[in-house]
Amino acid sequence: MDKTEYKTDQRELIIEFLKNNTDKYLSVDDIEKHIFKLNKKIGLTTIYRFLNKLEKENKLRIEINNHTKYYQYISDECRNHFHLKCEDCGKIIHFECEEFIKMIDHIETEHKFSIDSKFVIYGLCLDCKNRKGECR
Amino acid sequence: MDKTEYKTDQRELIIEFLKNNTDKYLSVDDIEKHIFKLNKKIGLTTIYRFLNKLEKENKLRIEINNHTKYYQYISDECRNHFHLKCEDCGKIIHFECEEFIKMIDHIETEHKFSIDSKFVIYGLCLDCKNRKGECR
DNA sequence: TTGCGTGCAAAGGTTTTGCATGGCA
DNA sequence: TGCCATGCAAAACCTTTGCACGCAA
Repeated sequence: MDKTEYKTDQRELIIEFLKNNTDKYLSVDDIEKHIFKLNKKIGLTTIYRFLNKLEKENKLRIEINNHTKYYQYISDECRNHFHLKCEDCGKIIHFECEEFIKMIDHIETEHKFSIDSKFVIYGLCLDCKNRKGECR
Repeated sequence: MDKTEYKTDQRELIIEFLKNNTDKYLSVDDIEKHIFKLNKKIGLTTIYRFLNKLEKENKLRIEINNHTKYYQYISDECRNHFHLKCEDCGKIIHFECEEFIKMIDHIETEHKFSIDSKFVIYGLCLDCKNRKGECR
């Protein structure tokens, strides 16, 4: 049986900020600073603990850069499509695609592996690919 | 113009260990301990610096867990096929697949995005999926 | 001889833990 | 009232940096 959960101002502030930024990856620092701008203050510990809780509940995508973790809330709509992320500019492309679903099914039936569509796929967007091409 | 590179015992030891374990993710600690078992010793700094160098050269896959980085050498053969990793047991499945290549081409031409096939795709292998199913 | 590589010690920065207090239900 | 949540300070942790020395070419 799950523990009962309390609704607190701190958690509401954090969740609201996360939900308004489902296209970005946010650090704990970003969250703290944003809340500070609202003339409020939340202890870092609280932010860390709440994010860890959301992570366990599978509600966050996480990326790590230079030892710092960045969090992205997985919105409900995003559970029904896929995501590409440009390694260069960081842009995230949301897309629906029959081919992709077919491929996932194929891998499931033929290769006996269930792809977790929560995960982002990395590569280069057109702009960045062109830009990189020029430098060579 | 690239810097000239020196060949040193330390680097040879590290590279050898990495190349013998292209199916695992190794931490700096793993590397240090392994070398210690060979009755040799390499400073942690050296290991970190060399791994960072390899990372910049795009020769490693990296994963982070509980604040520690895990490294996997990308062997030459692995550049020609794809990788699935089970989120649960950690097993890596190497596979070649026409469907997958078709999908990559489709995403490149239709969605204007070049997937970086270096990246591993996450999900659940058959065993772990079955095991999880039982628990529900 | 040149300048890249190594390794120690110290610093750096993020995340976690302990513990007392606060506050939701 | 019971128990989850908060927040401060301190600890823990891995990784990086500074600097002098070692060593490959």
